[in-house]
Amino acid sequence: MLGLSKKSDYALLALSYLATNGESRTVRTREIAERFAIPAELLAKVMQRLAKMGWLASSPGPSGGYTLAVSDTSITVGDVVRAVDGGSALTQCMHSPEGSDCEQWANCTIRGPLGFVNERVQDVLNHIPIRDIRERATPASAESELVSIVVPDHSAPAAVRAGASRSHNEGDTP
Amino acid sequence: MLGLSKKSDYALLALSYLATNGESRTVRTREIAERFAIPAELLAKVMQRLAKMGWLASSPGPSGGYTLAVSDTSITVGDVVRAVDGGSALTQCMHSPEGSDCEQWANCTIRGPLGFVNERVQDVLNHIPIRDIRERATPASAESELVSIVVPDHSAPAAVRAGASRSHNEGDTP
DNA sequence: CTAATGCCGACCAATGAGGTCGGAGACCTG
DNA sequence: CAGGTCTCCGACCTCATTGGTCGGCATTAG
Repeated sequence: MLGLSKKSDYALLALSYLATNGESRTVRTREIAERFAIPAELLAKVMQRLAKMGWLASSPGPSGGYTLAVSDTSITVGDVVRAVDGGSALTQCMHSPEGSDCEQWANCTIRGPLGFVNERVQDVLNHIPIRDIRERATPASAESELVSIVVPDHSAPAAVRAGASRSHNEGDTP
Repeated sequence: MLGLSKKSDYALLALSYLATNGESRTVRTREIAERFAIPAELLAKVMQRLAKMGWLASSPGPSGGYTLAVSDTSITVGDVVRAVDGGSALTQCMHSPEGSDCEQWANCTIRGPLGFVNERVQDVLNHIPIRDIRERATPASAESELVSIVVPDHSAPAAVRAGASRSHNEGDTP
């Protein structure tokens, strides 16, 4: 289907919400859930994983909640999707180093041609920091702000960005 | 999960195979299936849809098979995914004009911020023609191969070699 | 005619996504 | 100090979508 999963959606939503409305206060999961009308329990699970990643600081008890623990420019939607959805490679066997779990590595003719497509998509996702995902009423035509990526216009499919800069910033909390 | 479905994979594989090895001969489904070690029946189903899209010409009977009916630069992986996978919008309610079928339109906060991410991904996919998906033996660092597309017979200076100059001029195949 | 191919529909199975439940620790109140 | 309540936490469950299969029919070359 080629789409972000609900979990990724919620994670992105929550992170951007924290980046915007959670300046220096703890935000409860339920607040976010009600704000976006999404199931609170599922969001809770997502929040846990984000906290485990070191991106959120959690504090239990009443008046507890979550706080953004990192800069909103230091993590990208690629990071989030990868963390929440568990590996966002197009074909699963893409991330393993030598095909350790995929013994079809030799026969896997798919790896080559489709890996190229994968890299393009990953590239885009790795270049959108969560800061760029702000709540916006206007759905389209907001191109002006967030041109951090280099996608050309609609009819000239030239060189999307030759470098394929795989910037896996796998490091965690700064 | 953010990945192409198997069907899309197979479609892309088959199309690129036809673009490369099917110059002016009919290629049987089984040939492609065996080449890539994928289930023939499923590939057959995919091929039928591609044919119905007008991208493949089919001929039944012995010595029958498929032929690429369009230029390999005229369809993109976005087109293919959209056709085979059936609508590749992140959230389904994205394409409807005013949320006619999705009555959550008001609450749908996903539409705004996440639609932006969607558009970026779509953009990338819409800018990769199937010509760019060639079979490559070397998994990484095969950038140099990609350029082999339009290399003019003038002995190009060595400066041309690397990177990014993926030009899609080229008109149409008769 | 026969065989090989595409064509079409229905059918089955399993993976994984989406959603839910009961617990453990920490703040607040009396 | 003790109980209650609110929060996070982790395991569990269900079910829809996807991947895959099967059988039968139409068509055409030899």
